[in-house]
Amino acid sequence: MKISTSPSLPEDVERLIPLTPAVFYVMLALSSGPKHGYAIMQETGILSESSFKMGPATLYSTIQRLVGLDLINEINDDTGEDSRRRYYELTHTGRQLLEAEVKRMSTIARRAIARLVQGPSRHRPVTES
Amino acid sequence: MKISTSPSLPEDVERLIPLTPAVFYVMLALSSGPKHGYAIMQETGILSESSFKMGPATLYSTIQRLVGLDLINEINDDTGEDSRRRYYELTHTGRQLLEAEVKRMSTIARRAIARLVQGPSRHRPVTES
DNA sequence: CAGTTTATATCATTCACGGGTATATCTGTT
DNA sequence: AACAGATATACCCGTGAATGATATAAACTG
Repeated sequence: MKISTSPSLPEDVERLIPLTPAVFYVMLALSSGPKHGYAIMQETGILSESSFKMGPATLYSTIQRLVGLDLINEINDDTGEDSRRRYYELTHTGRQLLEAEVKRMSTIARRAIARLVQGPSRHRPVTES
Repeated sequence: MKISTSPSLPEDVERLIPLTPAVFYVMLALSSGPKHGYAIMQETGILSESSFKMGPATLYSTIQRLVGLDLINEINDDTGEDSRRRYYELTHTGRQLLEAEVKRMSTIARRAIARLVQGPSRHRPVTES
């Protein structure tokens, strides 16, 4: 049975799940609206509570890859801001992918907690809730 | 429900967070009790709802690494079972690490959902500077 | 005992990631 | 205007986790 409520993702995109930390945090940073690279890097530090620190190399290579995969777009809202800044936004597919990944994380975290509170002794196979 | 009050993991272990998918799923499979490699591989497929398929190469190289990091132990409960099987269990540190990672996932998933339901429209940065 | 499944092992390759560094542009101060 | 320092992007290159493919052998099935 299908769990996903969102429309099905292209197969090659779905294969990215589980997302790598760099990909996940970049997309999550963009989920609240367009941002430029440096802002993404900063927000990632905040969102992860410093458990994931991303340097420039990882940041920009990840951005390139995501653009190539059509998961994020570069946009040019030249509102006279800092001309160095290059802004990015999630594409529709990108948002869907992020949603799917968050669902996976949510589900697996819930299950993991159930297992962990129970202690290591129970040998019971996993049955669906 | 609180899982653990005292994370206080060794610094080199804490750096493993976020865990790679292979490491995470291997440890999660072991969280319900000792298992041999093949069983870990099978349970991973179930736990991830096939979103993560682990081949033998990934499985056994990951196991080796985790043993070296003292996150899992090989145990020999020679209960006259299949003599090929090599059983592994989480160490105390391993369990702590898994708990910490699950907490991280839980927290970030909750935050992500909050952002996603709100939609991309909020063009305003996060209380910047 | 043949044939299949179970179980572990290893090689060679790929590719994401990260440290470090370079370069360009903006902002604030005097 | 000149300078310092922060902001912002770019890229080289090494490392190592992950993977596909393949090999080997022990255990069951009939």
